[in-house]
This record gives sequence, structure tokens and C-alpha cells, in this order.
Amino acid sequence: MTVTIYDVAREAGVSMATVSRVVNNNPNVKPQTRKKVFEAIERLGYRPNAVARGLASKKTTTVGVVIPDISNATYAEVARGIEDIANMYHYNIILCNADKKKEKEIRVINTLLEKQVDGLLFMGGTVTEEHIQAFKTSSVPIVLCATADENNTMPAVDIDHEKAAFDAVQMLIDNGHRRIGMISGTLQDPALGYARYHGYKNAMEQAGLPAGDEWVRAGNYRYESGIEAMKYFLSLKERPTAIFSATDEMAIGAIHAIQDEGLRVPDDISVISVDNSRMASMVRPQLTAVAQPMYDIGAVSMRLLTKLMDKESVEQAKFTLPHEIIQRKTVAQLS
Amino acid sequence: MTVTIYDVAREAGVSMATVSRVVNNNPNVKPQTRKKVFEAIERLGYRPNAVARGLASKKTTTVGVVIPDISNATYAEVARGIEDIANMYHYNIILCNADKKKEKEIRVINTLLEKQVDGLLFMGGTVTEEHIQAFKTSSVPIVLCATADENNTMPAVDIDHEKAAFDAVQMLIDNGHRRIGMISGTLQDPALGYARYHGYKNAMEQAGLPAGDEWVRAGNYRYESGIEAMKYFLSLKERPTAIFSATDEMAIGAIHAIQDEGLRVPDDISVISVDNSRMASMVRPQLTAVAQPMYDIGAVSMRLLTKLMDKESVEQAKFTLPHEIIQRKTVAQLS
DNA sequence: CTGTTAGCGCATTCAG
DNA sequence: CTGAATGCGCTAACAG
Repeated sequence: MTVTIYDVAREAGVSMATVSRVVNNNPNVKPQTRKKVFEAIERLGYRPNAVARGLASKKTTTVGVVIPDISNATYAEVARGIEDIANMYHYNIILCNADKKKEKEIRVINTLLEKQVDGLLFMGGTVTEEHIQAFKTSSVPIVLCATADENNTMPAVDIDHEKAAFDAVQMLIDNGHRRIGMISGTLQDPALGYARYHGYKNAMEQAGLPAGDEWVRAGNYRYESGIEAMKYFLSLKERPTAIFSATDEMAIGAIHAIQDEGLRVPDDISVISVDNSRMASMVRPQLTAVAQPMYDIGAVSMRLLTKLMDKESVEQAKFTLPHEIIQRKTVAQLS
Repeated sequence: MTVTIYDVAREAGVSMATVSRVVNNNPNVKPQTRKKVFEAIERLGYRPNAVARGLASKKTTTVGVVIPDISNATYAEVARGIEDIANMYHYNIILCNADKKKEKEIRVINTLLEKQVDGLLFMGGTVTEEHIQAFKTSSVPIVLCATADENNTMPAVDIDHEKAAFDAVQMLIDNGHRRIGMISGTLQDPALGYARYHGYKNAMEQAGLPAGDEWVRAGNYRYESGIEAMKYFLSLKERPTAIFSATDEMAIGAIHAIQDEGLRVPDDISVISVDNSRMASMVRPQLTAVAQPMYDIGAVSMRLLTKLMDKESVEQAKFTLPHEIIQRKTVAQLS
């Protein structure tokens, strides 16, 4: 039925070891016998069995990737970065959505490890003690990707979410704004919710500006929740002159809510957000936002993983990629 | 170092066959010895080696997925549908981006097959004769997903792209429009470019309306190209009263170009597109579009694949999922 | 440069 | 209900 390395050996009149050598590009084979073997392979339509190879060599050339949700544009971008670099180093990736649910995350980590991946990239919600325990049972390297590690004990690559938020708010302050509202994510979410909220809070307090609960409205990252949150701010007697949104999508909702009220962005109210997704330049006016290098986060973390898998000594196991404010049209200077 | 089934057997005082049985939930094991084995597994921290299992059983419980680009929202949606169903049937997926490049597609198909996937889901550009040849060498089932198969010889699930375009244009016609421009994709792309163009052309000709080259402008699916294409239509002495766009993103570009010209959507010019991505409801006015059930395409194709892998007889191997027009605010009736 | 020999860790007959 | 034996297809020493 299936043609094996043994069949090729017989067909070519050599030993299976020799066939293995030519298949694996081992230079120690006479060109002529190499040719014979290739011909036999061709004739038989031989295809190496990577599973058998994996069992014998203890390497599968595949890495596991646990991701919150591949249909989320931000993570999909990271995934693309991962896959491009993986490909470059001849790895394939097994992709598992885990929706930031601890149980699901732990479960897929284990099945990935059972599948003998050569390494693991973890992208999730909070990294709990249980996660660490699961990681500890691994004999292959694991790197955290776009997710925070409280105890700072694992190799990781991420951006500084709190600083990103801080910088965005600081820019608003530098432009003369003093009443600045925030549309946050869920505060339970460490990176997107909590860290960004803290960045906002720090920037405000450091400038001696008010940042009490009445200035923060939690959304669920989606457009509609941005509209809802903005409606609240619009209903205040003392409206904010600027809004800091934890995501582009909510920011766009806010912009539309403002416009629906007959007000103008940025003339009446400024808006800034974090993400800089493709949508940021697809609204009118175009959205000013803090850009997160998601593709790079994926690429760098995969590159780091390859080094770890190769047992190269890495000087640094913690990378914080720089963010950047992309100035477009939604922030005005207050006179 | 690594603990094997044999270690567990010794620890539990049984044979490895028995351990294998309990690990695989074989009922033919006395509860008491089952318990002993589980304890030994726990004590040793045994983790089954899926690669060895794969070699012995000739099943890897993983399927290969070749996809154009995971960072494209449309395909990411399909991928999520695939993974959800895969998960449900206890499969994992190996994800490979192939960018609709034939060489890359053929290459990943082969490496996926080498990895002994139990099945393959193919999502790509044109399915050429070379693709078919590669598919033929497979001993595992393959289903086409969201991609056309000229020769109609493979199991496949997709929508009727041409009909979707036809329906969109027909709706414009039904609303009294007679001068309808199209912003198309690249005509080399069979599904997104060519098929949608044909749908437009058929609808127009069937209604005795003009659909010559001056009424069609090719974009590259992106926002900016939608703006460019629309500028052309706006420059015409006899402007179209409606635009059919091959994608949401270009449609949004068109809307903004129209608004920048001081015109209004849909009062002056109507716009309809195909996709119904999340952005469709994030523009003002909200975009009327033909919805494609991308998640379902992924889910259905994966489900079909599981049946094929189980050697169930499937009554039907060709699925065309229904599309639907989501009426929002960008199409006006001409009086 | 090439062949021989052992496993890799497990599922799977086949006996008992 | 359980154990012994065999082999899945390949890599990796080790000889020669």
C-alpha cells in the first residue's frame, strides 16, 4: 500500500540507511548512488513519513500555538507573524483557540505537549499558577507571546500596555485637555483592560487631573459598546473634551456617537485609542491611535522560540517591543 | 528521562497492553486495575506520546488546513469555523498560509501529507491541474473550502459567488438604478474577482443595461483602491447612480470618496457590496451588503471532512451555502 | 562512502 | 479481563 523507505532501498539496490541519507541531504553519499535513489523515489512516488521520523529523531518540526481567538484581527496578525517566521525555519504550527479560558488553555497546552511539539507559543489571558504548573511539565521551550507574566519567570515578548496607554493620555494632556474620559475594556483582562486603565490613571494623576470612576466607562471592546459609553459621557453636565479608548473599535463607536449628537471630532471632542488596526484609517476623520506591532510580536516570539529550541544561549528572554503614536485627525489642540 | 507506557506498566504491576487499554478507554479492564493504572500514571506524571501512537495506529487526529492568509478577516473567520468543529471531533489543525501562490500551495500540501494528517482542508486561489495531481497522491480525504473547483471533481463547500454578485446588482436594478458601476477585484482571482464580475455583467445584460469596460474599475480589495476607483466614477460626465463593490473595504472607500465630493450616500449615489464584514455596520451610513457565511463554510467543510475521514458514506460532496442581502442604509430607491 | 543493527513509544493481534 | 509478541517507518550510532 504505502511505500516506505525500505521499498525505495530495494528498488534502488541500496540500504535504507542510504536512502535516509539522501532524503535528509546528508553529504556523505556518492552522487551516483544519490541519483539512483532519487530515481527510485520518483518511480515509487515515495513520501517520507514525518510521524515515523518524529518518533525516531524526537523532533517533529512543529510548534504549538495557543491563541485566544484567530478570528480576532489583532491576534490573527500575531499569528501571521508567527507562521511566517516558523515557515522560514521549516516549522509548521498547530493552532488552538482557547478564548482566554483557563481550563481550555491548560487542556490545549497538554494536548500540544502530547503531540510532541518542539516548542510552544502561548498567547492567552492571565497566566496563573496553574499555567505555570502546566508549563513546568514541559520538556520543550515555551514563550509567552503578547501576554503578561506576573511572576516574570518565563521568556516573553509583548509591548508595555500600561506605558502605551500612558503615552496616549499624556498626548491628550500635552494638547491642553484636562477633562479626559476613558472607555476601558473589562478590568479583569490584565493586558487590555487593567493595564490600559492604569496607564490612564497614572497619567491623569501625575498631571493632577481627575480620573475617578465617573471618568471611566467599561466596554466590551466592540463598536456598540463604544457608542454606549460615549452616550454616557455626552450626557454629563461637564463633558470631557477628549476620550481615550482602549480599542479602535470602541473609539469608532465613540466618534459616531459624538457625530450623531451633532458634535464634531476633533473640534468638539478629541479621540485617541490603542490598536491602530486597519479600521483606524477607514473612518472619517481618521483615527489617531497608539500602534501596537502585533505582527512583530509574533515574529519576534517565534524567532526567540527557534533559538530556544536550538538550545542557543539567548542573552535576553524578555522583550518589550516599542509602541508608537500614529497621529491622524482625531486629536485637537485646546487653545 | 521521559516516562513511557512501559514505566507505567511496571509501576502499576501490569502489562503495557493494559496501560494502553486504560489510556484509550477500552472497557475491557477491571475497575480495580484501571484504578491502579491511573494512580501510577498520576504518580509518574505520564503523558502519552501522540507521535508514537500515530505511528502505531496510523491516525494522528490532526488535519491540515491550507489557507490564503490568516490575517485576512474573511479567512480568519473560516478558520475559526474549522477549528471549532475540529475541536468538537477531537482533531487539531496544522495551519499553513499559502497566499494563493500555486507553488507554495503545492509545497504545503505535500508537507502536510508527509506529516500524516488524517485529512486536508484546502482554501486557495485557482485549483489547477497541478493541484489535482497533488491531491491525487493523497491517501486521506481532502475537501475544498471556500474555493472553486473548475472540474467539479472534489468534495467542496462554498457559496455561489456569481449569484451573490448577481443578486446584489439585481437589487440595485429593482430599486430603479440603471447606471451602475462596479468596483471589482483582480479579474485573475476566480472567486472574488472573476465570478463577481460575471454576476454583475449578467445582471446588467439581462436587464438590458450597459456594463462595458467604462463601468468597471478594478481595485485590489483595499480601502484606498475603493477611493481611487470611485474618483474615476465621480469624474464621469454621466455618473453612476449606484456602485456595486466586490468587497466591503472598497465600498467604504467609495463611500468616503463620494462624501468627500460633497455628495451623499445613498441620496446621490447608492452603494452595495459583498462580504458583510464587521466593518459594514461601523460606517456611516451603515453599509448594505451581501453576507457570506464564512464561519459556516469553515464549519460545514470540517464536518464534511470528519465524515469522509470516518469513511461514512456521504450523500452529497458539494455544498453551496446560501448568501443573503443585509439591508442597511446605503441603497436608495430611485424615484 | 555504505550497510547492519537497534530502538523510538505505542496499538494491536493473538493467546490464555 | 490480561499479557506477550510484533511491527508501524524511520534515524542513529557503529562498523566496515
